[in-house]
Amino acid sequence: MTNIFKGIDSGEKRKLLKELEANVLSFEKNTSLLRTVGKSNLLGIVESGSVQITRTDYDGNMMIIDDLKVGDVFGIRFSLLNNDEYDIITKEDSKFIFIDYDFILKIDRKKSIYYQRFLINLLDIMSTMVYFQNERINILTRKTTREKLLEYFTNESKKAFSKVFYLPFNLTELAEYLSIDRSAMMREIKRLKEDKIIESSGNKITLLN
Amino acid sequence: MTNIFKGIDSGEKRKLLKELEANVLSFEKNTSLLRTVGKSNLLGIVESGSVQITRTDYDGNMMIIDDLKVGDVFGIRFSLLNNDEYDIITKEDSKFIFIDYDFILKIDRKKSIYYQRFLINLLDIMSTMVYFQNERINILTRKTTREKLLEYFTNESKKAFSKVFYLPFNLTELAEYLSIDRSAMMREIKRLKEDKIIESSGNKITLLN
DNA sequence: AGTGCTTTGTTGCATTTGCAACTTTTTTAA
DNA sequence: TTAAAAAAGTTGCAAATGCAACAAAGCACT
Repeated sequence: MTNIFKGIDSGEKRKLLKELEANVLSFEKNTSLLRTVGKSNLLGIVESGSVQITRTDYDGNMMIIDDLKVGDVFGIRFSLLNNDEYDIITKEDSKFIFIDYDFILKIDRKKSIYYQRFLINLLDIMSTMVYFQNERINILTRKTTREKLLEYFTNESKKAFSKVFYLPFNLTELAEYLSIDRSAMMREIKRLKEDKIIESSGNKITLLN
Repeated sequence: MTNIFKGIDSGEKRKLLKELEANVLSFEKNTSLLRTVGKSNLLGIVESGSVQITRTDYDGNMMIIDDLKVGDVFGIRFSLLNNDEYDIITKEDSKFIFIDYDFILKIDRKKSIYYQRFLINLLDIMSTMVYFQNERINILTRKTTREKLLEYFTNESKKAFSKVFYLPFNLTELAEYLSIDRSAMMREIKRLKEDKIIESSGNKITLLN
């Protein structure tokens, strides 16, 4: 994923942030950013450290939805933060830049060339997000576990330009990504192997035919 | 949704499109744009007419995924067009603007103020897309029909600032949006009424409690 | 090498779901 | 206004799924 300050050196970055009236805030490890970002229209950027987007369901089970690293963006327009179950929590001491999203969209002739660069980087990040979200929706809208798995495997196979590819995460995480029960997923993977549709060992998958 | 040319008058629009090396193409009713957009990195904009994004599954059942109107954008980065099952088909004689997406991202000091306006509009469109996609993913990742319905209803209720609200589409379309079987959805809606969790008649829904 | 923690793999079972096949109601268009 | 098409509403049933509760394997840390 593109870093939002790609192509902008630190001196220019400082000027740009001033122009955008950005705020830089630091948070200790294990702090919730929800009160800061909340239902505001702020764009948050991870400047140092890292955060996790979490979801705690009504039974109290907490799961990690996303891991954000330096340069990643978050906020109500980009993450799932407008839902009570979601939270955003620092994993370590971290620093963030906050910019009013409406302010970004307010055009001003005096903005520097770096503003344009910033816009383009943000656009690139957003279109990548849209792309991956579309991909996931295309999988989640499949009715059966088998269809979800096969759609996912086919996508990965295409990306790898090969019938053989490696899962980018473990099987527990795969079940979460596909939003299916892990044991039901294991059962279906076994069936796919029995039916000679795939081969698998560890995180190596081979699509047959 | 923001029109991509918002704030740009037709004279300036022409200049901008020239700068962006845009192509304007017309297509007759019921024509597939897949060969034109295909796996390219083109950004398509509906200039006149309308198109539908469709999905035909392996059993041959065709369904409409999205309806695009004048000013809407499409392309591999924004729609589901990188999957064989999806197609994009004109509903009437239509005209489109195609711009190389990489070209949009290539910065050039000579670009006019309208280029910036265009970028901002595009950014606004994309962030809206991300927002709605997040919302849908948040629903689709629920395990049961009941949870999906309640999550959806809660969202709509919040948007309407009221326990009473109207579905923006019919029940058949709602089932498609939630990606659940229509009859199973009807059954669950009936149960939600029996359990006094909702009231409903037609497309009017009331959340109780 | 041993301890605890995470991940993988498995199974039985109750429940939920999708599917097919209807009828009834509503909407649309001739 | 009436015929046709679309949407809503129902139901039985087989199949798929989630859940709980395990055991086994892998890994990480001392």
